[in-house]
Amino acid sequence: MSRPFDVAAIEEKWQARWLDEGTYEVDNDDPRERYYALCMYPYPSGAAHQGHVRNYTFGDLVVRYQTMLGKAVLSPYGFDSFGLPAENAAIKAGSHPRLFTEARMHELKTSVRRLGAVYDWRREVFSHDPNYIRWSQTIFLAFLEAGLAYRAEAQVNWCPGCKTVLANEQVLADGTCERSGDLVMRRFLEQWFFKITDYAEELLTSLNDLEWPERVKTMQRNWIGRSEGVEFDLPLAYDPSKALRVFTTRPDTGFGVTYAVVAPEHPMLALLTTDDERLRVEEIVSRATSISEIERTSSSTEGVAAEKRGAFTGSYVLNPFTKERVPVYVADYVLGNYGTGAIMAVPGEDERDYEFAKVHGLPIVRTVQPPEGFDGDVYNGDGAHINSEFLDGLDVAAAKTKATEFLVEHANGITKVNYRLRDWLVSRQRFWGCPIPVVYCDDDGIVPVPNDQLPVLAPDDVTMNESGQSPLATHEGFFSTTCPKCGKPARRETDTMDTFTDSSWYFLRFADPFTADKAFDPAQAAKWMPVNQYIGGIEHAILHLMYARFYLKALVDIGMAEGLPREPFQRLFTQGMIRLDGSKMSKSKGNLISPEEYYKTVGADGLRLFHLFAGPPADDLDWTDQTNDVIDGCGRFIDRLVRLWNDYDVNYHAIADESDLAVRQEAHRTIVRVTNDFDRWSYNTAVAALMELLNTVSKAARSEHGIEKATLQDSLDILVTLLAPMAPHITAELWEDRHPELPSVHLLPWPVADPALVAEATVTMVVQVNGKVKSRIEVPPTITEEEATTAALADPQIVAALGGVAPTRVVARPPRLVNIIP
RNA sequence: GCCCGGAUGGCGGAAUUGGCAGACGCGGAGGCCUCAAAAGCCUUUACUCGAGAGGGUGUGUGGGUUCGAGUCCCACUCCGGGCACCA
Repeated sequence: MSRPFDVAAIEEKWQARWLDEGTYEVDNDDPRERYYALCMYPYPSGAAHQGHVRNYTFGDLVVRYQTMLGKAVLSPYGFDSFGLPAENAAIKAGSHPRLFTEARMHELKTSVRRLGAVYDWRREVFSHDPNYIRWSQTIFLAFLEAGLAYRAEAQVNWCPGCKTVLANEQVLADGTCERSGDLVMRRFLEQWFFKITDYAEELLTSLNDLEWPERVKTMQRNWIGRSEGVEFDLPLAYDPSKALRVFTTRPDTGFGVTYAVVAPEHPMLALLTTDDERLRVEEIVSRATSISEIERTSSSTEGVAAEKRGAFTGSYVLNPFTKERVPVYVADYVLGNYGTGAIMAVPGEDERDYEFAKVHGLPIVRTVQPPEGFDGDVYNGDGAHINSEFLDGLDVAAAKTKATEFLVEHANGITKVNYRLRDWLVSRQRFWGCPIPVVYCDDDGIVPVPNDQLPVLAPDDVTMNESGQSPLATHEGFFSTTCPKCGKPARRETDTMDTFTDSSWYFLRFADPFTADKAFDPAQAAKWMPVNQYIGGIEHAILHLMYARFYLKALVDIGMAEGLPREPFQRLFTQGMIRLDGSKMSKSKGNLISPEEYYKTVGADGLRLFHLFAGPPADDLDWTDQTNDVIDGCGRFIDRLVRLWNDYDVNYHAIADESDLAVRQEAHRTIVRVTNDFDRWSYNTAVAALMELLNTVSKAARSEHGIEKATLQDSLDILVTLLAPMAPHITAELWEDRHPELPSVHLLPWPVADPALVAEATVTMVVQVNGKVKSRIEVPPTITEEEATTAALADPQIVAALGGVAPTRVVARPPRLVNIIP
C-alpha cells in the first residue's frame, strides 16, 4: 500500500509527544469530574497480539472520548507479573523467572505504546515489585487477623504435572489441569484459605446493582449456587438417640424417601457400616478417595458400572414422615463437602436417586402427581401431592412450607441456605508468586511476620528445578528463620499466594500509587473508585471478577478501605475473543497474528479502525482470508480523508448554497450519531457513520458544482474531531497542520451538534397499500394524521395502485408512514 | 441434562420504540485515467422473471398476534458459550 503520508513517522512523533508531555497523566486532586477507565492488567506474555490490540483499542477510545467530554480520566497500566508460564520458562532456560518476566514486560509495554494507547505511566504497578509484594502481604496478614484467612487440612486438587495444588476453578470439567492438561489427583494437605463464603450472600445480591453483561452476572450467580432448604435428622433405627443429618431443598417429597445416602468421606460411615457389608463399603470408599472429585463426578454417565458406585451400609434410619425404616447406602454421587454430606433419597422426584434406586432395586414412590400425558420416570415439576398423608392435594410451594414446619417440630429441622461457592484456596506450592508472610514456630504456632520485616521476598540465588517443585521449599536460607515472638528457630511458610490475590486489589493501588506507608490511602482511592468502565475478556467472568469483589468488601470491613464503595467495577465490558481457524487466538496455541506488520502499512490508526469496525465489540471476531482486505479498506478510508483534507481534486464555489447546507447538516447529524454510538458501545456503526460523512463531503467537493471552502473545512474539522478517539495519530497531525494556533484535537471539547442543522425540514413518508410500499412522499415532520392521509390518497401512484377501489381502512403514523387497506 | 446467547446477500455486518430490510465495508462486474500496470476515481452489485418499464420472492424452519413482524408470542432445527451428581 502506498500512503499519501508517512505513517510511521507521524505515529511515532505523536506517541513520543503524548509520553513526553504527560498528556494523559492525571493527579488525584484534579478538579474535573472523574472517570476511571481500566483494562484488566495483563499477564506479560511478550509483544502484544491482536487480542491486546482489540482490548486496548476499546480502552483507549474510552479514555480519549471521556477526556474530550471534559473529565479527568484515570488510565493506568501495569502487569499481572507473577505466574506459572514465567516459572516454567525459567525452568527450561535455567534462569530466574524475573529475567524472563521483565523482558516480556518490556516487550508488551513497547508494543502497547506503539498502538498509541495512552496511560499515566507514573502509576505503573506490577505484582512482583517488592513494594507491591509488601502490600499484598499486609493485606494477607490483615485477613489473617480478621479471621478471613485460615489454615486447614483439605482435600485438594493436586496436579502431578505442575506439582502444585489447584483451585477448583483451575480444574477443567474433564478433571484435567487447565494449564498442563494432566489429570488432577486428590490429596490431603494443610492449606491456606480465604473465607469468601462469608460473603456469598452479598456477592450474590449486590450483583443486581452492577451494570454488567447479564451473561456474566448469570455465571456468577450459578457459581455461588444459592439454595434454600431444610436440614433435619433421620434417626438411626437401632438407636434413635443418634441421627443422620441431611439437607434437602424438597422437604415436601419426604413421604417418597425410600433410602438415605452418605458420602464416602462421611464421619458416621464407620458407625453405620455392619460387618457383613464392610468389604463392599470399603471398596466404594477406596475407589472414591483414590481418584479426583472431578473424575468421580464425571463418571455418572459412563465409565464406572452403576452398581459399583454405591453399596448398602447394613444400617437403617427412620423416615420421620412415614416412621418406616429405610436403608442407608454409601455412594460416590453424594459429596462430602456440600450440605451435611448425606441426603434423603427420593427416587420418584430426583433423577440421580432414580438411577441409583433402579440399579439397587430400591422402592420408588411418587409424591407429586405429574401432569396428564407425562411419560417420564422422574417428575420434578409442580403439581398436587399424592401418597403424602397431610400433604396430599397441596402444590409444591404449600407442601414445602407444611413439611418444613413438620420437620422443625419432629426432626430437629432448621431452615438452611447452602451455597456451592467454596472458600478460596490460596496456597500454591510455586516459586514465582507472592510469599505467604507467616512463620511456623513449635511453641507459638502460626506467627505473622511483623510489619517491619515485610516484604518477605524470595531469594535470588535459586536453581529452578526440572521437577517443577518450588525451590523455596528446599532453600534453607529462605525457610530457616527465627520465631518473631520467642526468637527460637522456626520455619518460614514456603507456599506462595494464588496470583489471583494480586489481581484482586491492583486497581486500588492504581488509584493511589503515591502513598508510601500504606497499600493505598482510602481517601485517595475513594476519589476514583469505583472503576467506571472495566474492560477485559469474558474468560475472567467468574474467578478474577468474583475474587476482586470479595477483596474490596473484605478490605472495607476490616478498615483498610474505609469510605470506598463495596463493589469495585461499576460497569463491565467483556470483549469477544479473536478466533483463527476456529480456535481462540492465543500465545499458548501459537496461532498469533502479530500487529507489527500492520504498523508499517495501515498504521496503528488503520488497525484500530479495523478492530472498531469489524463488528460489535462484544462479539467474537473470526480472522479470515478476507481480514487483510478489510484492514486495507480501513487504511483507504484514512487516505481518502487525508487527500480531501489536502484539497486534492476539489472544486470550489464562492458562495454557500443549498448543497453546502446539506453537507453541514450531514456533519452535524453525524455528531449525534457518533455520540450515541459511543455511548452504547456501537463502535462499528460509529465508524460507518464517519465513512458516510466522508462520502457525502467528498461527493460534494468532487462534483462539478463544487463546494464552498468553509463548508468543506468545517465539515472535515468535525469529522476529524469525531475520529480522534478512534484514529488518534493522523487526526492529531491533520489538526495541528491546519490549526497550529489551537490546542491539540485530543484536548478539544467533544463537538456539540447545532440543533437547527440536525432538524429535518422534510421527512420521507412511506405510503403502503396493504402493507406494500407503493409510494414515498416528502412531508414536513409536523404533519398531522389527517394531512398525511389526504396527501397519501392524493398521490398519483397510490391512486393508480388502488385502481378506484375505496379504502376500507387507513392507518396513519405521521410522519413516517401511511398504510391503506383497500 | 440445565441455563444463557445467536442464526439477515458471495462475506463481516446495519436496521436504538413493531413502520422503507440489506447502512457501512470487503469481495465481484463494468468503465475512466495510463503505452501498460499499480494507485486513484466513477457506475453497479439480495434473489428472481423481464430487453425495459415494472412485477414476484426474501431475515434458520413451522405456526400465531397485528393494518404492518428481522424485531413480539408458541413449537422446532442448527451453531456458540457457561454449568454439570451441589440433594
